[in-house]
Amino acid sequence: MRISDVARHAGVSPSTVSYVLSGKRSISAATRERVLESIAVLGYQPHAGARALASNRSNVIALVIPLRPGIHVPVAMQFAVSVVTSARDREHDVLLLTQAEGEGGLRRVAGTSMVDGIIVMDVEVDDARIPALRALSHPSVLIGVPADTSGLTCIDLDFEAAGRACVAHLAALGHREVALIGQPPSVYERRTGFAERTVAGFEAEARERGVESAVVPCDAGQAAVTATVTELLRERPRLTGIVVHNEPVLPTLLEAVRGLGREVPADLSVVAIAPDDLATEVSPPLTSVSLPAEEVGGRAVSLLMDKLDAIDPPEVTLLPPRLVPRASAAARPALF
Amino acid sequence: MRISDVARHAGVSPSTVSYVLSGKRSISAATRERVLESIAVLGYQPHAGARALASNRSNVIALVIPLRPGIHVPVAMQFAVSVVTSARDREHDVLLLTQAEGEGGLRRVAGTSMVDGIIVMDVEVDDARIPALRALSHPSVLIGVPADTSGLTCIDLDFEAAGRACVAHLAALGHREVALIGQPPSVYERRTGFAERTVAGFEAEARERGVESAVVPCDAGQAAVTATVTELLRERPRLTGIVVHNEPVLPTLLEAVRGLGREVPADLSVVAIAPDDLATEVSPPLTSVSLPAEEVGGRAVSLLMDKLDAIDPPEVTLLPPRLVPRASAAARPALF
DNA sequence: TTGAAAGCGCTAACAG
DNA sequence: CTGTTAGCGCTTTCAA
Repeated sequence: MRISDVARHAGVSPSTVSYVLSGKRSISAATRERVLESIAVLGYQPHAGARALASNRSNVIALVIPLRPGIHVPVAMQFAVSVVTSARDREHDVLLLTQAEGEGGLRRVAGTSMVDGIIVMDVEVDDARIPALRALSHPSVLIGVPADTSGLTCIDLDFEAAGRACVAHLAALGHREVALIGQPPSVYERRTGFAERTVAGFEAEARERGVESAVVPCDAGQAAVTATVTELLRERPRLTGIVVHNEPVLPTLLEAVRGLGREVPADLSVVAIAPDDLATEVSPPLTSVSLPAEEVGGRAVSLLMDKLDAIDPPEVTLLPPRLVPRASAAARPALF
Repeated sequence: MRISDVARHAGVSPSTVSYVLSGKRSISAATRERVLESIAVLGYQPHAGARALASNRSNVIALVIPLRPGIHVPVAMQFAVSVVTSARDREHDVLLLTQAEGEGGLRRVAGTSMVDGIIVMDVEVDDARIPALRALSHPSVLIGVPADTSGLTCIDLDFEAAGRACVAHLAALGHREVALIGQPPSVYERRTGFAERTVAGFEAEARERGVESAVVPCDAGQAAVTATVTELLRERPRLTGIVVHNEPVLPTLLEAVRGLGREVPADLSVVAIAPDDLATEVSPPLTSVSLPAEEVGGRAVSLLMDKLDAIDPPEVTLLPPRLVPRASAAARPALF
């Protein structure tokens, strides 16, 4: 079943069928009807490889998913799924690459023309893959922001503004001493962009507002969380506000705080940076800056498509944070 | 940069270069050396589309990942990653399909020759995609086992045997009344194979051994888990053994049991069916039947490659469960 | 508005 | 052991 079969059946030339399919030139309504009818009747499906060979476009994009220690898999999957969904909306498929393949993988899929472009998640401040990406003739989009963005296209939540927004919210509620419970240490060690930027925003805003602040990384797992919180509250008796930038520990953290005899938000206010579903799933529902994974994934695809259409987008797109007040942050308790 | 450039550089014909690359006919060591040298010097990478067109093989397989309510994303990702890794080991790439695309997606990627074969995860007992899969001329492998496996290739852990092994282990420790804390209700409602099979094995073994048994589905989330456990222990005061087939509730469940004043394993023995990392991550480390996601993913790829090589594998491959005793299951307390 | 025909870059049958 | 060559099925220029 080839394009020439369809052409014969519709009584037109193969090129006409091709043009009906691609819309790259105008076709009379009558002809188009006839061709589409034949396609439907015959169940014609064009051969992807032949298409790729002739048009120099595979209609596939590569997505590099993170598999590192410390990443929260469900959140990573939200990004991945929104990339796949958005790509499909634009007639593209998604080839899955793991980080294990490294830069070689990028060169391979681009070099063999398997894909038209690449989306990379979980970008580090000084990411080893960036030189390879820059050297590629294929367009790419980073989810995350490295130190040097020149010549790149990056999209992410504005984590610095998010960190600031959390402190600002707590400060407005009267809190004078706050802490950031951050990502696992390994995430900072490899200098993941979003984690650093949150810390930077958190600290800057606290400094500017004259609020006492501390930053503590935190591993997942109940023992680690309990230890971190216990230590934090012991060392900082006047602490009344916590910002949490660590999805998996959210439930455990609330548990641990309660275990120490503190009520949220009566004794301790908590603000999270997390996807909405995670923030609302716990009790009490958390005041949070939402992590719009779906929008970021969708925008990443849009940016890549723009580049494929030779539109060149800004180097860095940062989505403004939206802080949604819920039940976990309140005015500073009078006792303090 | 094409194959003819390499051929010219090496002083051979294009077909010789092709054969060096594919190994499909013997080449003198000298020629091979020369060709490989030229490939390296020129940095030649064959065009995937051209290859697919000429050889009728894309060297890509499709993987359909589950995105349904109740699935535990990290475990699903373990499968996905092992599929990608194994596929890469065999010179194949992986195209990611979401369940949202449904059967149409399967027909599309197969019909356009984008992929050579398909792996489907999270198979239901009476899965809507199976007719489409059967109708396809492309080979496929299911991770999971539907009701009618004729003409299909399925791979999974033997969940029925796993359910049996858990009961057998508890019975051997003297327990006389046990319960299965299962997957969320939605998973049973859509009749997911692995969940049903575990229940069947659990109940059959209990019946055969004259052990009292109960099965309770359980949603994730602390409230649901606590409610489930509280109710279970209240209604069954003589219950001394629990089998848990629900990854995300593991930590919360142990917490809840403790909250009710019961010690694990002194008062209550717990056996899990879960990946090893999840079973060992909690306290106490859980006696468990391991869910070998990596092996299942790898085997799925092997089976698919066999089919691509016209070797036809058995319809159903069930990996035997391995129960590893750890600290969470002990002899039935004397009081009961 | 449509058709004819020349490739796209590779593989594999055929020939030697 | 190696070369020649005819496609694979589509897109897109060129021509009408």
